[in-house]
Order: sequence, then C-alpha cells, then structure tokens
Amino acid sequence: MNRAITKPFLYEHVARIGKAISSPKRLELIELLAQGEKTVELLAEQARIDTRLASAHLRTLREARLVETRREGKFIHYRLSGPDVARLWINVREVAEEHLVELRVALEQMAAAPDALSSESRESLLSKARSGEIVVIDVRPEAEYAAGHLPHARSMPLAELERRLADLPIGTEIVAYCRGPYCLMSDEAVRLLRRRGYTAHKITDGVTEWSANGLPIES
Amino acid sequence: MNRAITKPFLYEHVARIGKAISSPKRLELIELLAQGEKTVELLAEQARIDTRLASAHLRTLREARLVETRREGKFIHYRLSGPDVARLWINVREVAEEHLVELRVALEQMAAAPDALSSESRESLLSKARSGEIVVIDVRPEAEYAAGHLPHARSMPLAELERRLADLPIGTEIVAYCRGPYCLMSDEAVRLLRRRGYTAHKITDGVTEWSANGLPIES
DNA sequence: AAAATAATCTAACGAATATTGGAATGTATG
DNA sequence: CATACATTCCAATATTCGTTAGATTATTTT
Repeated sequence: MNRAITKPFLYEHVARIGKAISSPKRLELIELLAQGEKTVELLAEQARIDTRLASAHLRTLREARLVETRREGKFIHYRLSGPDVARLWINVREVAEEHLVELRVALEQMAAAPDALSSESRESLLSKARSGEIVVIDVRPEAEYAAGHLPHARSMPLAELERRLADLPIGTEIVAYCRGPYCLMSDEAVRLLRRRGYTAHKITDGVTEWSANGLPIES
Repeated sequence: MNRAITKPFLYEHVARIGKAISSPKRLELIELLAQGEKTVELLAEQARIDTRLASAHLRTLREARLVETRREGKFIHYRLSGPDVARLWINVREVAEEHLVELRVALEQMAAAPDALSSESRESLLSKARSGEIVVIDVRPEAEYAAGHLPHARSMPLAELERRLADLPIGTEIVAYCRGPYCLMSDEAVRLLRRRGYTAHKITDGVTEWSANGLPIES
C-alpha cells in the first residue's frame, strides 16, 4: 500500500533518459560507443571535442545509466550499458528522419549522391558476400572492426586503404560500410576506390543498424 | 557535392527529438495523446497542469514535429504525428526501466501489489477474451475507448464503474486495463471490483503497448 | 620519489528552459 | 455586436545546462 509512488516520479525518471539523449554531442558519443568500448581520450578525438567536455558529457550519460565504465591502468573504458541503448539511438534517429523535413532533405541529398548503393536489401547483400560475388570492406578503425563487424567483411580502415589497395581484387564489386548513415568514411572510401578504377558502392548500415534488424554480427 | 551538410547538423536535428522527450510533463502528454487525439484543455486537466503550461509544452512538441493539430470550432485537437512517436515513448520507457534502479524498484512494488495479474501472456489473454472465459474492461474515459481499444474489451470508465456494476457478470473473471503501466486507473477498478465480490485482475498493457507488440486494436 | 599521462573535479559564464501571470487572438454563442 | 471561451502570445523569473579553463586525483613510467 505504498502511496509514495507518485506519477510525476515515474515520468521524471524516464525523462532522465530523454535528457541524456537531448544533446547532439552525447548522441554522437553514443553512436561512437555503439561501435565498441572506447577511452575518454579516443572518444574526444573522434567526436572532435575537448577531453574535459567529453568527460562531462560521459558523466551525464553515466548518471542516466546509459554507459558503464571499466578501468584499465590509467585508462577508463566506456561502453554502452546494453544493446537496448544502441537501439534507442536508432529509434530516435528514425523518428527524427521521419518527421523533421530539414533532416530528411539533407539525408536525401546524401543518398542521392553517386556513391549510394541503390536500395540493396540486407539479405541479398549477405548472400552475395558469402558467395564472393562482392567484397565487403569495413573502413572503420581496426579496433571497431575487432569489436564486431558484418559477416564476411574484411577490415580495411580508411587511413590505410590507399596503402593496402593491392589486397583488393580489381574485378569484383567492392561494398564499403562504416558506422552508420551519419558516418562519411565509407563515402570517402568509395571515392578513392573509384578514382583507382574499382567498382565500389556504399551501404548506409553500420553494425548497429545491421544487428538491430536481426542480422548476425561476427567478431 | 554539397559539403554544406556537416555532421553536427545531423546530430542537432536528432537532438531536437531528444529535447522534446526530455521533460516529464511532455512525456505524460505524449502518453495521453497515445490514447487518442485530445484538446489542450483536456490534456491540461488529465495531466493536472495549467492550460497555458500545457499549451507551451505542446508547442515544443509541435516544433519537434512529434504532434500535429486540427482546428474544430474554438477547440484545437492535438494528436501524435505517427505511431512511431508512441513506440518511441515505449522505447524510452523500457530503457529507463531496464537501467534505472530507482524506477525499477518502484515498478516492482507496483507489480507486486495484490491486484497484479501474474504474467499472463497477451495471446492467451486474447483467446480467453474471445471465448468469453474472461471479461476485459477498458476503464479509460469513453473517448479513449472509442479511439481504439483491445479486442473484445468493453468500455467501462472508472468514473461510471460503480454505477454500472450490474452490467458485469459476477461469476467470470474480470481483467481491467487502462493507459499503460504508469496509469493507476485499472488498479482502482480492481480494488473496487474486489470489494464488491468480483474476481478481478489488471494488466499493465495499454493499447500502445498492445499494438507495439504487433497485436490488433479494434475501433 | 619525481615526472608524465588519463581522467575527473571545481568554478564561472552565458544560453537555454520551465513556469507563472497577464494580455491578446480567434471562434462561437446570445 | 457584445460576451464567453479555448488557445496562444508575451514578458519576467528562477533554474538548469553547455562550455571553457584551471586545478586535482589516480595510475604508470622513469
């Protein structure tokens, strides 16, 4: 008969999650953490913000229990506190893309760019990759590949792509992916590959989108 | 080759959705609107806030494109701009319940209350309701029932329940539901029914949870 | 023990937000 | 045409939040 549990109390706690995802920087940090656990320094570098600012944002994320930490020597590794957090990020992003016209047109411009793969379905992509009809490359940093990647994908970080071009077959089609639809590394990879005579496309999926749609991830 | 689309731009727009759901009051308004479209006055009354404050919150929800309006005479009816908005509310709520211990214990106290139905599966509930083995009652205001309700449920608003008790069979089990897990109307209904000798339980699902789990809604 | 490094903490500032009360707008009603 | 009513607009306040900078803690390395 505990009447201390009042309605506002419940909504306030749910709103804590809302507040945590109400900042662009924090959303970017969540997306980065969805690629695997990372140190504060690395997160700050990849989000192009000051370490101290990153630390402050990570603090509020931790207070909302969306991330957890693990100490290893003088480094503190942050990770999402569950796969549901990554799914929430995707959910919010999809609602935004559904209803915010400004965002939608921006994304349509990106999708209409010459390097977009014309609505290739995930399953057929998977089977083509398995059969070797296409080569799927993961152009994210190697650590993110190690934390989990698409099936049959090989790691080919953007920074090393030019140097390691010889590893790629010149005849078969290359399909590049990176962190998700807001990540532009795969676009750059495709540009570079085409300049060198390869047949290359990108997919906007990252591992988060891939697994949120029920498809398997290797690691 | 439009390089004007910058990364921060994308995250900022997604964060607009985050900001919209970062306030307890707005979350409550979203949950109320998930029951069907409502006027500003009604929303203010049901959320127990001033009409002008409700109007202000609805304004920010509308600027985030989460709600839409329709004028009818001197009334303005607000509605969610899509079913994905209701699903987002459920998603945020579930993440909160998964990670915020304070919220979890509060809900466990509520779930452990004597009127909680012990993890009845939705499908079996549906078949029992179809066969007449149980009577499902919707204790929300009649307008919300009209906007959509569980299959085989009959409208029995909490305010009229006592007066209309004769409509309910005394032998069969009654299952009450209302707006969702944070709504306490079904608890009150169960308390009242048991006092009068009925066998009554509640389910925490509302129409939003029900349909978010792929089950059909009647209207 | 001292220096270096990763991360956090503290203080401070301006910007954004929630809430309140009063005034204004638009629509229907007598 | 005046009044009533639903809703929005506007201004003012207290509060919270994001960001920056400097100082501090904890751990490793020399």
